[in-house]
Amino acid sequence: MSLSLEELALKADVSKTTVSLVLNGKSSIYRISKETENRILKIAKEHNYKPNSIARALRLNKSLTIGLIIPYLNRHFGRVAEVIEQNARELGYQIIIAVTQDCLNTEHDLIENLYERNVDGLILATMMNRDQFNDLSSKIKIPIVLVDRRIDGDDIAWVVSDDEQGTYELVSVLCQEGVKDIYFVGGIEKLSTSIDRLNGFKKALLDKGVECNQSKIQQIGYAVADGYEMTKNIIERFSKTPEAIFTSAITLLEGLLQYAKENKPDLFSHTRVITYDDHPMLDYLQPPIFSVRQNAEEIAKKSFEIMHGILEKNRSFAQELIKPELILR
Amino acid sequence: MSLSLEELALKADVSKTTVSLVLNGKSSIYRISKETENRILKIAKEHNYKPNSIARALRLNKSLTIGLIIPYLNRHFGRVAEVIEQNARELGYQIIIAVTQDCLNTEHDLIENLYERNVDGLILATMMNRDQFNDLSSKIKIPIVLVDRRIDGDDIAWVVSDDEQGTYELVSVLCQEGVKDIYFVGGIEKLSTSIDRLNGFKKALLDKGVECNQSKIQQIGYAVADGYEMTKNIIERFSKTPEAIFTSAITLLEGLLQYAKENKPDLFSHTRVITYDDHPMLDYLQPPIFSVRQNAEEIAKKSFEIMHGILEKNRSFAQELIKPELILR
DNA sequence: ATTAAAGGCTAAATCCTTTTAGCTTTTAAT
DNA sequence: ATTAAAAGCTAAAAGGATTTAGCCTTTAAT
Repeated sequence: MSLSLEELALKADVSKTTVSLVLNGKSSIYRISKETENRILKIAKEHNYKPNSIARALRLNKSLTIGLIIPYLNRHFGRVAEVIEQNARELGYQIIIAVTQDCLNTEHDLIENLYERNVDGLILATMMNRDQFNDLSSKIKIPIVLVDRRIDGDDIAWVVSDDEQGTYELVSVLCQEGVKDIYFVGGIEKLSTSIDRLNGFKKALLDKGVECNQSKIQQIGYAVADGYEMTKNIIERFSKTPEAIFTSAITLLEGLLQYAKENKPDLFSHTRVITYDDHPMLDYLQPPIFSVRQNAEEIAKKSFEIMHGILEKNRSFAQELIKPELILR
Repeated sequence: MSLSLEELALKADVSKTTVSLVLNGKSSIYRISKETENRILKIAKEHNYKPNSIARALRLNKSLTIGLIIPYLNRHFGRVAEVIEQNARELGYQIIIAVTQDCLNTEHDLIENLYERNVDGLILATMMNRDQFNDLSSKIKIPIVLVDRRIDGDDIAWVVSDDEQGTYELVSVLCQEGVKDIYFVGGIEKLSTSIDRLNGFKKALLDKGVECNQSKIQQIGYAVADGYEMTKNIIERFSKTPEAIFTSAITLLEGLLQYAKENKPDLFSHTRVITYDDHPMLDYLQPPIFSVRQNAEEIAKKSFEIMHGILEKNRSFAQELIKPELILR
């Protein structure tokens, strides 16, 4: 490692207090003379002094480190993580990343773990419900910003896509084309993403005067296999080939594609498929699949911004709905 | 945070030394009586004592933290990062992640930054050449494991896909089908991934008696736009429609697809396309695109294993070529 | 010539853990 | 009854930065 404060002090022939004060810009408050100040600054620069971050963290009780806990590092969360890291870095923070694989127990362990490791804050794509979150909040005395999945509450900070509106708009497009028979392939039922997307779906049908049949709604989970399963159910359980299917995540679409390839190669000649989440490869599928693109960059940017505001600008919590974009092919 | 050692000591009516010794399993070495030991353990458990990791890091000069520096958190590196994190967590390490966007200067800054932040080791998908790496190594006194991109050298630890072999096998398949006119769409020329893939490509042609024309080889970069550009060059520069194109990364394939969609919709009726990197959506493109799937999980596992071996088991560097898998559709 | 104020700097405490060297008490050996 | 060894524990230093309280010197004011 580099020199310590003490070694610098020796070279500058002052106490380490003086060196510390100068390097922290407190020369004038403590009336360190210009001459001494310049001498110290020069020596520090010459030796490329960097304060030991661990010692600093211990003394200041501030590690300049943010924990990021997400279910996977897939395309969406990978991009979110990437942009959070870039934003954080510019302001001197580091990101410690951990993945839950959508397991609630893992999530709890990770939160505890990162908290004990003295992160200054947590950005969290959570599976918790309100009660679990409140329990946690009372134990954990660092700011938490929820990302991608929200929990209702007046004092909970979150940044999520406007899932309801996005789904509403996408499904409305189909309805306007006269499609009347749309199936909902959903994810983990209790998550806000699922709730909001389902609400958007229902609202679109209602507004466009399409009957919403509960039997056309399934919510098993967000895994590829779940998408396969739900597609299978739809194809095999109903005699009539569906007019349209909405998958509420790209993984579910993958499951649908897999099922179609294996068991129903002509699915697309009878059935329109639309999906939440976009993917560049969708451009090359035939027929085109309409989608809703989440603005991962904006989600990331805002969530770190809120965290930073709480940590350094004395701001309180904030909530942001990020507008997604319709991709009609 | 939780209690400190000192507070525990007070409750147990012993010195903090004793508490520390007991909790670190050194009771017998220091002849702490069973009775005292049990009392301390009980109190520690009751209060759910967790040592302050920052203080520990300061004293031990060991942060239990590994820096992971990669170009992007895309599908491949996202998966690598995810698995590294899981493996690291099981052994008590945390991962600090940072992305370079394939910018060498950023990479240098990040390495310096993480080093100053006292990570115990670095896992690195580097853009450096041998000289740059040697320079770095002399300054940085922590272990470095290269991942995904290697640098030749007897004492450099790395884990990479067997890019040459993977490409060789994939291209050989086409050659065996009688294809004679194959174009190489490559990435950043100086990276080992590019060199190895190109070598595999050339070797396949040579072995199968196909002429290898330098004009059919392009290497601009790994971005989607680069793939677009190179495809454009191939289509527009040569009068004859190519029999086959090999893209050496999934991003380059995306660029190709984009160009084809916009300017050459019939590309696939004359031209076979094969690619390095796999993607599930490739299953649903027509016609099928053969690919080479890198084993991201194994790459991740091995790279952390080597790091851990160096840090805790006194092992020295190691090098691993991970076998990729041919996906013929 | 005092005294007060300003100028210029520093000793020491603090954050919390680990570890070395060593202190006191008890037991065993002669 | 000594003495040596063993048992059981602890004081203090170290790791590196920050910060409080205050020391000493010089200048200005009366």
